[in-house]
Amino acid sequence: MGTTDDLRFHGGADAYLAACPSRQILDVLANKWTMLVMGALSGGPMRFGELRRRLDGITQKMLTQTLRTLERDGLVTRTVYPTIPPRVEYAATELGESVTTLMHGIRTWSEANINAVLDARDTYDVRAAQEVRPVTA
Amino acid sequence: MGTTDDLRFHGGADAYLAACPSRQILDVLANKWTMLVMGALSGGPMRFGELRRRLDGITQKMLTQTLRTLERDGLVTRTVYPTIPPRVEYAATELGESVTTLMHGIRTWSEANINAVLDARDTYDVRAAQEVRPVTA
DNA sequence: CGGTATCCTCTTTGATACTG
DNA sequence: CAGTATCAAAGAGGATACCG
Repeated sequence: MGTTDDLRFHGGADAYLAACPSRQILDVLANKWTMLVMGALSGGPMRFGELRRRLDGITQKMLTQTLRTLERDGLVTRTVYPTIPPRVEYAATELGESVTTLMHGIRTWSEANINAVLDARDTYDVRAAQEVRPVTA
Repeated sequence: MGTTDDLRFHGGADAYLAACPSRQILDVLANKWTMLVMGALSGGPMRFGELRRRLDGITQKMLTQTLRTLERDGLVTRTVYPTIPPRVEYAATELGESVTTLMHGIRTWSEANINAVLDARDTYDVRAAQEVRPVTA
């Protein structure tokens, strides 16, 4: 029992190690479009076109690419209704639902603390400008 | 009261809009190195070299760049002790601490569910391979 | 409608060398 | 130790055209 060529982990995953597979899924989650797609799907299934309109600024290519990755990783399901024109619905899987909560937290934080961040940026930028040419008089 | 050229928000931030500044912070947070840096700093201040060793695979350039961004956005403080050789410590600000919790959740999820994701990938890849050449016999 | 395929650009990142 | 600067390589992403 216990072949050594089993790439699965049994309690030792560490995303801080470059070679650990958990780093791969972290890369998928730590992505702007992943955050927004999963957040959008938290409210229930959505069609391709609905998602594209909801995610302002996303291109068709990026949306398709993001959805394919999420489907492959088992976070969303893709259901095709062979009507004319075609109807394709995306939905979070059970595994994906547990992610949407985390994504929602990040997005909510961003929206809630944007002003504090913008203020910090102003302060930082003003300081940086002063250091280049300190007031000498 | 209330000049119209105030770029700050007062309750209407929406990261789904490309032009909304909250999208910018989302971009900063939705980043592999940001996740790991903030996670590392959740345990207290760390020196530059410590962070570099902790974040396996990061280059000096990327670590510096990530830390500068986080400092500018008010999530991290940078303290220089003018000794020889120099000693520089990074620590999460109060604002940053509220982020580390979220980052920790994402990283923990990645480590806990990596096996489920790897299984999903296997299934997906096998299906994709079969579709190209279905078993006809 | 919901894609795929191609080309092309622009940003991100890595590698390397040098500095207070 | 903790950076900065520079150049080259890589890859992400956008625009466009076409398909079932």
